[in-house]
Amino acid sequence: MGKPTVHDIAEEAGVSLATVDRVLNERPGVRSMTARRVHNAIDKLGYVRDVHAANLARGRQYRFAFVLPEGESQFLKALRDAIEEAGAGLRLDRAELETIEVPLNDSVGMIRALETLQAQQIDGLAIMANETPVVRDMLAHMKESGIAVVTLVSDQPNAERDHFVGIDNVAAGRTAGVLMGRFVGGRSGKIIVVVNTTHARDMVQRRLGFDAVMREQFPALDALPSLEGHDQLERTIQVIDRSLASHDDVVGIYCAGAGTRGVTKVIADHGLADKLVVIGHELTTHSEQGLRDGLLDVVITQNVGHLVRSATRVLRAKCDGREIIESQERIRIEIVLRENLP
Amino acid sequence: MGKPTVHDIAEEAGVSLATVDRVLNERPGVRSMTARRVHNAIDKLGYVRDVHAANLARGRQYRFAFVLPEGESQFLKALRDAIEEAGAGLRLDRAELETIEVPLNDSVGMIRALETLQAQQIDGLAIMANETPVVRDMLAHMKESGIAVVTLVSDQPNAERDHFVGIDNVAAGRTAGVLMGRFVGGRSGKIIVVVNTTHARDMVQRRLGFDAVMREQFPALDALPSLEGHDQLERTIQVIDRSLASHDDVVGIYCAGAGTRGVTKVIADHGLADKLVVIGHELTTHSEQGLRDGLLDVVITQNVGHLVRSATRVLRAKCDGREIIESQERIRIEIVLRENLP
DNA sequence: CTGAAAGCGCTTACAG
DNA sequence: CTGAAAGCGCTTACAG
Repeated sequence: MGKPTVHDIAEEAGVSLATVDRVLNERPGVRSMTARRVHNAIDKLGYVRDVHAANLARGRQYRFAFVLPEGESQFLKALRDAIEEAGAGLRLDRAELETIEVPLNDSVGMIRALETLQAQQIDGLAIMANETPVVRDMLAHMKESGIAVVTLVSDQPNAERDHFVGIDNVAAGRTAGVLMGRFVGGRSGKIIVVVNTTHARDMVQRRLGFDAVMREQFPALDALPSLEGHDQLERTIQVIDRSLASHDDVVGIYCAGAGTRGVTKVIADHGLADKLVVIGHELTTHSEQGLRDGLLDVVITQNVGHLVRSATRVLRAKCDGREIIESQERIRIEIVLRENLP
Repeated sequence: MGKPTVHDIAEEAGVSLATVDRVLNERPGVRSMTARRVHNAIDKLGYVRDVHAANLARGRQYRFAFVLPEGESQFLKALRDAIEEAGAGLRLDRAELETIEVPLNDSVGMIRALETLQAQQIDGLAIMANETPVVRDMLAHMKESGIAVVTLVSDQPNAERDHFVGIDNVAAGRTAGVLMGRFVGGRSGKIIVVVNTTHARDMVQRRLGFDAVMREQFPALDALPSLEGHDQLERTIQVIDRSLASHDDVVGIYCAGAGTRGVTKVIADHGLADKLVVIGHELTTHSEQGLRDGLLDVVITQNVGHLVRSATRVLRAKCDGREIIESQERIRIEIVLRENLP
């Protein structure tokens, strides 16, 4: 006999298909004695349900929304593209992905966006946003109304999300730190640290990890206070230029968030490629070119395709009440040099 | 209207379901005029077939075999585990994975194994083996009999495989080279290079890439001729010990293949962890521990889970006559430090 | 609380 | 060369 089906269960338990189905999907209206018989049959035959057939039968269509910050950063662009690409591939898998962009720190916009999604009765939400009470409360609401929720890229540990899809940013900062220390190669001096804003949770964590490694392993290096670029090219360039001017012993630059374009511009303009070790985050067409041109030495990154696929896998599992395979959903901290560019 | 189905196509083309199906699956017995009408309908309605429904209907069961070299290396073990794990997950996806182990360089065993698989009419084969005329010819035979074939980990560029699933080993060697040069930090000296055998294609390529980088970027470093460990712990330790004894300016060890256990043993026994830069390949429980203990500085790796899933995805696509998404099937060269261990 | 029947989107003998 | 009908494994109204 092949794999057992609902028919086999029904026969074994001496009930009808409908009853088997009710038990399988935990729908009410089954006497506990009957349910017990069905469960026994399931255990005895080792039944596992064919999800595809189930979805086919119920005409199930999963609707997942991705809420992202508005912005022209290359990473966000790549993420949006990945969502679109995954969406195209998933249409046949009965999942429909939608992307909504909300301006950074626009609470009203965020509330409106999430309320709309809730009204639309989406099945799952993947959200990348700064941690605020508004977001926290809204997520609790969404969860209550039965929507699966995962946080993306930047976690909200205090919100009732089902799962976080992204890297451990403290570890990412540590990784950057070790590579910085090693690549600097025994010299002593200062490290310029650039972030877009010191308020974002992931930035804070990366800085934390970076500093810890500097302290523990490379006391000869001195990581300067974070410079804020605020996602603006000119501003980023300006703050770095100023910092370079006031320190004559800078040996490296760590760009912990968006702002890589500003950094590479400075490096190129001042011909510093061979003098400084430069480490950035997120592999994009731009940072990839930076690696090729030698303007960047290392890029620490997380694969946007994996992020999106993991998010949809997790959301789908939550919708189906299935367990996720933790090991498969762990997003890797990837290290990219010119030599191992994909 | 939702997505068009075979019913819509049948109606639009004015034919029966059976005819639509014949056209869809390119089965014979349809007048070209009729086929043309069906194709027009497909184009007009933008039909794309529901693979899951199709598989359900035909009770399709994909049978894929993985042929691997026999051996107790941690990497092979991890790979076997990954196959088993993927197999369990895929049972519901109507794919069945089987692993066959053939002793290295046992041509007769290889022929027998492949002939058996061919007789069993498997749907697809993923093979990891050294490049030999025997293998090349057998793969041609298998392909001819309609079996999809991918090479795994170590390519056979001259065989008629459908696809290679694995990393670019020249690039992997280059990556190791750059990290070695950078981590050594300006010192000059010799690098010990360990391989299991100089005959395997992937070893040759890694060595090639490593040497190229040494030559181009780190002229102060001198990579010694490859030591062969032949997958034997004692032997590996012996050759490294001997090499260390005869060179007093060794600054690093590059283990390009199996043999990491021997290398870490030597490092630990002689207390060389802080003196030498040690780079190995393939993340396993052992090399992971080596990283944690500081006995290894870097591990270059390819994710075995990705390898197996990519192989099955590609085989399935080939069986269905579908195109693969190249970008999704590219296996990354991963760099692992203690800090970004998964 | 339980079951018989129809249907999801596709394929497969079988008949003509 | 073409079509009507049954079936893959599951779910869903509808009846009882």
